[in-house]
Amino acid sequence: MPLTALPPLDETARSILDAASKRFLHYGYGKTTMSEIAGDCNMSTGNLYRYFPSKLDIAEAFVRQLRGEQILRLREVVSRPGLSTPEKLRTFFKTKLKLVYDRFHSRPKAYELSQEILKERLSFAEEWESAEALVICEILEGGEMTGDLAICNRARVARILQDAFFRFTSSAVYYEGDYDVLVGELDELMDLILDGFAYRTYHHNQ
Amino acid sequence: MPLTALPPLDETARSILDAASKRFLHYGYGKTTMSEIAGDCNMSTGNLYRYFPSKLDIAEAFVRQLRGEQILRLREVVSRPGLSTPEKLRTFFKTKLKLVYDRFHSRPKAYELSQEILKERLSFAEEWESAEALVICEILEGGEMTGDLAICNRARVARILQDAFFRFTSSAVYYEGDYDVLVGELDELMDLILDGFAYRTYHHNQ
DNA sequence: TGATTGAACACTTTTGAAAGCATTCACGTT
DNA sequence: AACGTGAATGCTTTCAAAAGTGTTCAATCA
Repeated sequence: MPLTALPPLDETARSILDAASKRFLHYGYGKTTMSEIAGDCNMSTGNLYRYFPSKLDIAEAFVRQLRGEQILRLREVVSRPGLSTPEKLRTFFKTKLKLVYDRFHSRPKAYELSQEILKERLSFAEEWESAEALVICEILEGGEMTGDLAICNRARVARILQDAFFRFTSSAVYYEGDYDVLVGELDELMDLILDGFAYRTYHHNQ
Repeated sequence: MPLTALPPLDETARSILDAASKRFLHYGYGKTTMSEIAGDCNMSTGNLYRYFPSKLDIAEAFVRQLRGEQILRLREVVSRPGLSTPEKLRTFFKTKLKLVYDRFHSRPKAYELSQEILKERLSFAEEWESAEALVICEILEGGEMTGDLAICNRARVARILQDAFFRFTSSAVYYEGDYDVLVGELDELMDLILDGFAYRTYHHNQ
C-alpha cells in the first residue's frame, strides 16, 4: 500500500469529510465546529465520532487528500516522456515549489490547516516526507538504469536532496520572496548539484 | 564599515544595554519592562528614550551583539591556517549549525529573542544574511586565488550555498532532529556540492 | 543648554467569569 | 446488532473590566 493512500471511506464518512472540507476551506479549522459539520450532514454530533476518532482526524484526512493530489501531480510531471533524469529532478522540485507557493497564496486556509496538522501530527509529516523521498528514489533509480547517474545509496541521496531544497518548500520564505527569484535560485542550486552528480558519474565510470 | 558593527555607544547607553541584556537573558523580552531596566540603571523610564528610540531597538542592539560574536567566530574558524577552500566551506556551515543549535538548547531566551527581532525587523535579517554571505564570498575568493575553485559569480554562489544549507540553520529542525544526524546530512550535502565545484573547476580548466 | 524626571496618555496584557466547544455515553430507533 | 441521538461533561475560547506597560512631554535640574 502506498503511504499516501487514504483508507477507503464508506459513504457516511465520505459525506462528513466533504462537508468538513468545505467549511475548512472557507472558514478554517478553528472556525468550523463539529455541530456545523453534523448539521451539514443531517446528523448529530455524537454520530461523527462513529466515523472519525476526533475533529483533528477529520482535518488530517482532509490534508491527506490534498497531499495525495500533490504527490500524484509530482509523479505525473516527473514521468512525462522525454525527460532525462536531471530534468526530472529539476522538474520535481520546481513543481513542488510551485504547488506550495500557489497553495499558500491562493488557498491560505488550506495552507494554514496543513501547517497546523503537520505541527500536531509529527508522524504524518514524516510519513509525507517519506512518500516524497520514494518518488525521488524512483527518479534516481531510473537514472541508474539509463546510466545518467551513478548513485550508491538512493534513499540517502534522496534525503540529502530534500535537505538541499528545504528552503524552497519551507513556508518561512513565502513572506519575503518573489516567486521568480526563488525559481532562479532553485535552478542555480540544481545546476550545482547536478554537476556534483556528473562529477561522481565521471569518476565512477573511469 | 562592516555590516555587523554596532554604532559606538556612550557610557549611559552601554549600561542600559547591559542591564537590558541581563533581563532579556533571564526572563525574555516580554517579561522585561522598561521601568525595570530604568530601575537597574538608577534612572527614569523617560530617560531611556534619549538613548534608544524604543524597547525593540534595545533588543535589536542586544541581538546585534550576539550576531556580531557569531560572525566573529565564523571568521575565526574559517581563517585557521592549513584549511583548503572546500574544508573552509564545510567548517563554515558546520560551525554555524553548532552555534545555532547550541544557542537554541542552552540559551533558549536568547534564541527566542533573536527570532522575535528577526521577524519584526526584516531589514536586520537581510543585513545579517548579507554579512554572512560576505564571509562566504571571501572564502570563495580565496579558493579562486589558490586555484581550488573556479567561480564566476561569487555573490550569487554564496547566496545559493546559503539556500542549500538553510535547513541546517533554520529553527524548524531543532525540535525534531538529533544533532549528529543533522551533522551527518550536512556533511553529505557538502560532499555533493563540493563535487559540483570540482566538476566545474575541471571543465573550466580544460 | 543639555540631561533628567515622572505624571499623563494610549495601547496591550491579564483576569476571571460566562459562553462555546469537542467529546462521551446512556438511551432510542431500525 | 448496527446505527443514530442529544443532553451531560469538562475543557477551551471569548469578552469586558482592570491592571500593567511603552511612549511622550511639559516641567525640573545641574
